[in-house]
Amino acid sequence: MNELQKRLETYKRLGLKLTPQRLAILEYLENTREHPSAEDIYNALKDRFPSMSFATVYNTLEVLIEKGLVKELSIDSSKKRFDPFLHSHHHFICKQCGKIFDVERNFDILIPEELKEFEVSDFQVVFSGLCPTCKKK
Amino acid sequence: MNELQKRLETYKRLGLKLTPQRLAILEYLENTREHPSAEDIYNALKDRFPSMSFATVYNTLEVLIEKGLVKELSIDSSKKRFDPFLHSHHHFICKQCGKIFDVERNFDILIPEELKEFEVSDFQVVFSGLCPTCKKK
DNA sequence: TGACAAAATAGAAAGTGTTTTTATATTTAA
DNA sequence: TTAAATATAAAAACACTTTCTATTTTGTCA
Ligand SMILES: [Mn+2]
Ligand SMILES: [Mn+2]
Ligand SMILES: [Zn+2]
Ligand SMILES: [Zn+2]
Repeated sequence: MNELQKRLETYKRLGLKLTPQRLAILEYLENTREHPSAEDIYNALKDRFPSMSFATVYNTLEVLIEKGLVKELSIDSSKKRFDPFLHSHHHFICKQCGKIFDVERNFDILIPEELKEFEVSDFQVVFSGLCPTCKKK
Repeated sequence: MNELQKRLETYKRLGLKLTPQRLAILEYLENTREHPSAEDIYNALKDRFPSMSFATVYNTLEVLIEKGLVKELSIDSSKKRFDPFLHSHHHFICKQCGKIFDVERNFDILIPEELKEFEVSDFQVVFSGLCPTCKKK
């Protein structure tokens, strides 16, 4: 089963209609580790879909998030970034260029005592500093 | 030395001009653990300064961040939140009500091997789930 | 296949939070 | 007290996101 067939399956399974725009958005997300913003996605696809609108990108992201296929990152305070990799992982953000990198290492963090009244469902470690490229300058 | 005098000192030391608006912003920040947004600050002060503008709030926050007296949090993707507590600490954000709580416990996280080409200057642990109030509902 | 209902699209407008601009006012140092 | 430097309010501009609506596309079923 090839990649396209998988995407077809994915949308069908979720009861979503198949549209070329949706398939392209999922394809783009699956093939990037760049944690793109909505605009990045729009720009990447506008050659193939010259009439594509931002509303479609945002709508599609909304349903993908709702269905749990994409996660929204709040690491960059200027805009939302999207991550199609659902496995537990963490991130590094470069203070200079803003790029976000995956950190795959697992951390054994035990829920601190002070949160015992809370219902903790998740945690994220966000490292920051300079990426290799910005470090050299 | 009282609180006001300390704030006077603080601004003087940084070479910033003393204005009632600035003093009030610093006072508000020093007395809250709510991680307020710019609008929260504005709302908290508009009774005392009915003519206060958003620009003043944003300008003041900008210089305070520049001078290292306040940290900007990127935990809430819908708006920036501000934290005047500079000591190393972490956070919990409630997925329901959006409130941000401090987590004072220290975590011994060693910089993972995969970041050895990076210059890591900081890390933040962000827990998420439900706060005690939202948990009960 | 063709017709229909439901859902998605493009494009524009509106909504939010943030930043910039400008004329005026205040602060500080001389 | 005066002058220069800086901060202010108010409005406009801006960037990102959401909403609206007319039109098109999709999936279903005859
Ligand atoms: Mn990731
Ligand atoms: Mn805090
Ligand atoms: Zn970088
Ligand atoms: Zn809550």
